[in-house]
Amino acid sequence: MHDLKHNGDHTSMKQHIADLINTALNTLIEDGVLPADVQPRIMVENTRDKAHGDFASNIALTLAKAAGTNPRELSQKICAALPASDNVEKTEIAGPGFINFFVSDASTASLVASILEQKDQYGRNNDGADRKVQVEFVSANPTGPLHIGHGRGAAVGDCLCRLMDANGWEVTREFYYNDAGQQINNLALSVQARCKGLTPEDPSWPADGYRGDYIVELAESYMRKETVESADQTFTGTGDADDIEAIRHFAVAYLRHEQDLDLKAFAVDFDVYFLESSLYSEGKVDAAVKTLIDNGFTYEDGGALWLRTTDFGDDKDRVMRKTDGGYTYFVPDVAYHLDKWQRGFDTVINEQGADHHSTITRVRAGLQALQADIPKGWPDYVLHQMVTVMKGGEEVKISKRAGSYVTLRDLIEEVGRDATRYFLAARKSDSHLTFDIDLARSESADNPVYYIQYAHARVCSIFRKLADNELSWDEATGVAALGRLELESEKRLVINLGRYPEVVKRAANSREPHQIANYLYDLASEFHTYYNSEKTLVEDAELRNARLTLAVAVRHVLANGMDLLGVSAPEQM
RNA sequence: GCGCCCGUAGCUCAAUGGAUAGAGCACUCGCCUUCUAAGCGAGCGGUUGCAGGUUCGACCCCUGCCGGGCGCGCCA
Repeated sequence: MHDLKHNGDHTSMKQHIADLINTALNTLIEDGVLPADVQPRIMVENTRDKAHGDFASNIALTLAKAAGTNPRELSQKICAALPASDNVEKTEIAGPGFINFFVSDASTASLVASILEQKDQYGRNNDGADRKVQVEFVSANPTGPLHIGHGRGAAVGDCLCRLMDANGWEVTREFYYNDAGQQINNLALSVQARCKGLTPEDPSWPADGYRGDYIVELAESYMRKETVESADQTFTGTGDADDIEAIRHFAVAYLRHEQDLDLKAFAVDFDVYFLESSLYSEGKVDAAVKTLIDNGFTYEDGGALWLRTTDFGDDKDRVMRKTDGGYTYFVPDVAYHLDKWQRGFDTVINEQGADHHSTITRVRAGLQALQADIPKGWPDYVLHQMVTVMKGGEEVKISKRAGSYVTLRDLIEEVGRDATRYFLAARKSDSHLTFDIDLARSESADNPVYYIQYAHARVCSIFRKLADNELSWDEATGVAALGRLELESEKRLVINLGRYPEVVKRAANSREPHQIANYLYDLASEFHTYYNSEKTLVEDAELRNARLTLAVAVRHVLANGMDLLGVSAPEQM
C-alpha cells in the first residue's frame, strides 16, 4: 500500500521526500543531535547521474556546521532517522554527504498511471489561481512585413502565453501598434513617391523613405483602388497620388493586413490589438501628462517639456513634449501602461527586441511619476536578442535600409511553421540566435523538431503495428502490469516523465520557454534510445501491455510539451 | 565614455549554487535481414574569456579587467 498518492507530480514526490527528511530532522532535534533552533532549508534535487539515484538532498551539507559534525556523519544520522516509505526503495550516502534516494517500482508505476488519467492535463497546474496576466508581444509598427526578429518575438511571446496558461493564469495576448507619428509619415511619403513613379535613386525620394519592394506593391494596389482589410479596419485605395491622408490610411491597413497573414501562418492569435492613436483620441495621453505635471516631476527647458526620469534611476531626463508641440513616443507609452495597470493585470510581460531595452527604465520611471501605486519593477520585460540567419553555410545578410531582409513568411514557407517556431523559441531569448535554414528544413534526426515529432509519431506507429498484428492494448491490464517495467532504462524514462510538471512551472516562473524545448529534446532522445534497445511488441502479453502503457505516457507528455511550443504533434511522418 | 545583454568542446547550444560541466553537428571507429525505413552504438574533443572574492561547494552570486552585440534622438 502506498502511504502517499503523489498524483503523478514529481514535485510532490520531491515534497514527499522533503517531508521524510523533515521528520528525520525533528527526530534528531529531539535527540539533541541538532540544536533546536536550526532552520533547515530542505532541498530535494533531480539527479543528473543515475548512479546517484533518482533524487538527492544536500541537507547534511548545509546543516553539518550547526550539528558540529561532518556532513557524511550527519547524513548517516539523518538516513537512520528517516521514516519508512513505500515510495522509497533505498537511500545512499555519497560524495561529500549527499543523501541519494532511489524511488520504488510502486512509485514509478503510479506516476505512469497518473499520466494516463490526466492525459492533456498532465503538467498543468493552478499556481496562477486564475490571476490575470497580459503578454504584449510582436507590436510591430505597420511599416513593413514581419521579419525574423518579429518572428522570434512571436514565438517566444506566444510560448510564454501558453506557459502562463498552463500554470493557471488567465492570459491576454496583446499587440500594440503605432498608427500615427513620424514613422507612419515616412511610410505614407514613401508610398506616395512610388505612386508618382519615383525610385529611391531619385533625388526627390523622401529622406527617411522605406525602400523595400513591398512599397511598390503597396503603391500599385493603392493606384488600382483595391480594398484591404485587417482585423480592425477596411480601406479602399482612391488612386489619388496627391491625397497623402488617403495613402496613409491605405498603407497602414494594407500592411496590417499583411502582418495578419504572417501571424496567421505562424498560428499566433491576439486577443487585443491596441492602437496608439486611441490613447490620443480618448484623452489618455493628455490625462497622463497632466498627472505628471501635477505631481511636480516636469519642467520646461529650451521650449520643451521634460520629465525628471532621473528621479527614478534614468541616466538623464527625457523630453515629453517637443518644441513643435508633439509628444515624444514614450509619453503615449506611459499612458498605455497606465491603461494596462487600470485594466487590472496582476502581471504584465512585455516581450520585445533587446534593441529597445532603454524603454524599460523610461516607462517604469514614467509610471512611478504617476504615483498610481504601481509596483517599482512593473511591468516585467522579456527581451530577445538578434537573430542571424545561416543558409548554405553562409550568413544571409539583412539590410533593412536596402529593404532586403528575411521575412517571417519566407521562413515559414521555406522550413515550415513547426520548425520556425521551434528554432526561434528553443534558445534562451537573451542570447543571440543563429537560425540555420538548412538544419531547420532537414528531415533527419539532426533536426531537433523532426526528432521530437518523430518520437511522438513513433508511439502512434507502434499502435498501428499492434493492430496489423491483431494484438490489442488494454489500459487496465497495462496499468496493472506496470510493475513489469524493471529495466533501469524504463525507470529513468518514467522519472523523466515525472519531471515535466516542474519544468512547466520553472519555465513559466523564469519566463524561459526554451526550457520546454530542451526538456522535449531530452525526453525524445531517451525514448528513441529505449525504443531502439528494447522491443515493445513482445510475446509476453503482460510486459507488452506495460510497455505500451509507458509509450502512451510518453506520447502524452510529448504532445503536451509540443503544444506549449505551438508545434504540432503528428501521428505519422 | 555610460547603460543593458552575451562570452562554455572546432561549430550550434544546454546545465535549479551541488557530485566526474552535458547534447547535437563535424571528425574517427563499429553496426544496420529488426515494432519505422529517412538510421543505431561507441570514441575523440574543456584552464566554462582573464584575475580576485563569497561559500562546505561557483559556468551560475559579487568586484575589476578583456572581447563581442545592442542602445545612448526634441525617431519609434
